[in-house]
Amino acid sequence: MISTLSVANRIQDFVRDGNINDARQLLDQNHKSCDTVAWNSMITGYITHNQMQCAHKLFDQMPVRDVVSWNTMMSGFNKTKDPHKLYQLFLQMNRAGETPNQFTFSTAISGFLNAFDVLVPQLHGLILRLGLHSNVFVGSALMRGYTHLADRESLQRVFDDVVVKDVSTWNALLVGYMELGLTDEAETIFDNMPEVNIISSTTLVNGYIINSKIDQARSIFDDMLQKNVVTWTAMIKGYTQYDNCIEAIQVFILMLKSGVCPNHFTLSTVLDACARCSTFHLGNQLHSCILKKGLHCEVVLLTALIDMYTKCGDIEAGFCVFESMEKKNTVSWNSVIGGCARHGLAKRALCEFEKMIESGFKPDHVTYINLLSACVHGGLVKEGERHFNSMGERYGIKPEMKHYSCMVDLYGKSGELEKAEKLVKEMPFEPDVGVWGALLSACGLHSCYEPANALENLAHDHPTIYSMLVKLHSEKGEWSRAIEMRKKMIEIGARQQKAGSRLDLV
DNA sequence: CTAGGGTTAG
Repeated sequence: MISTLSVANRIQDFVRDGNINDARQLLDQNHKSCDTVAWNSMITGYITHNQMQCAHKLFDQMPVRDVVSWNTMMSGFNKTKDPHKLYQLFLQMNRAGETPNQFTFSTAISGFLNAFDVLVPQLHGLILRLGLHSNVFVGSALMRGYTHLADRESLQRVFDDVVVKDVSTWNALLVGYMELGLTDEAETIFDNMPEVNIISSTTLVNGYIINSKIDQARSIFDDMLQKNVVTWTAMIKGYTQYDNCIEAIQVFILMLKSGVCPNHFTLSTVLDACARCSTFHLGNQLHSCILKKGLHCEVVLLTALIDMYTKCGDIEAGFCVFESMEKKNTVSWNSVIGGCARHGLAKRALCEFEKMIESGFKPDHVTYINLLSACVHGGLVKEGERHFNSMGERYGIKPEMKHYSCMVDLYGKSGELEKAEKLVKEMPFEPDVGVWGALLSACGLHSCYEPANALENLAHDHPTIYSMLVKLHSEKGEWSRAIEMRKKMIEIGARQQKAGSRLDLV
């Protein structure tokens, strides 16, 4: 006869060794005599091996649930990023009369972020009542919550309430201040921390980046004695984000020289840099790197790869990567449809869209921007119109400014200027540069000046609009007005956008 | 047996 304690222990041993089936068999054999710890261990086993359904089923079947059972299940839904299921479980737990503990709150709060941010103050109230506010885990979860809510005072108060702070508590405060845009305060906090680690410094670097202070980020970055893959990736991303892709790639090369190995986060970022400055050579080499490292299952990474290929001119390679993907998501589909649009393959874009729907993916607003811009390139007015009109009722996607400017462009390029103008008048927002630009370029294309005249006083601060007006006036032979426009452009320091083509960097 | 910081794509 085996004691129940040893059943729990043996289940844990099996789980540690990855023998999940043996663990289950043991549980089933001792079904009647098992204690809750054994059941909980089995649930933990399923969760660590990414078998959430099995875990849930077992949770429903177990005879007695304790607070650990609930917490474990909640941590599973946290791991699978399922805030709604997590919330339901939290409610169920309370209904079942189980009192939440510090584990419950730290898991629940972090799982609720982005979905139920508004619950944070209420949970905080509950935490105070249960006297759990001095726990470090609960504290950092709450701090992240208040950061999301942009509530600086509560952030600080929660921090103060954590009596015995550790480095993570301080780091959470750093993140908070940085995300609230308080870079000076964050720097002061950093300087006064009793202990810092690589995460603290990386938080500082990233904080300066998200606050558009790239040079300060670089200065901290350069002073760091130890940098890991996260630090390097943050810096590369910073340069990429502000369109200094050459520097981004150079930092990447420094990273390789320093001996730190890039991961899928790094590679996605560098591919984005390659895409933005058409650095095909490096992008292509990174593809080999991905295959060698066995990263071909990373959806985000492969999507970045598709985007790089299509933006560097190799649409076929883009298709090839896309077809090879075992798992896809909406973004992957969008990027292939966008690739078709850029390459003028309008029919193919429509076709990929149909396939996307057939495969059960839900389009979003980007899908429609890409689809409509494909229609613009292919002059497919009817199809564009059809999709523009149906996106709301079929998928609940409200047309945004970008969709309107695509439609204006579509009508404009195919000579239907009245329809274009009508749409501009009817649209539910104040038209932006994109929309006016599309209309003006249509005027230029079809030598139609009527709508253009009305746009003259809207040209302020928009170099594109100025240059288009100059072009239109010149075409019409109205030289004095063209010159006047040029003068204005010089006055406000507007320059024509520089065109660029491929750059070979490495 | 259960919990927390910094990095990725359209």
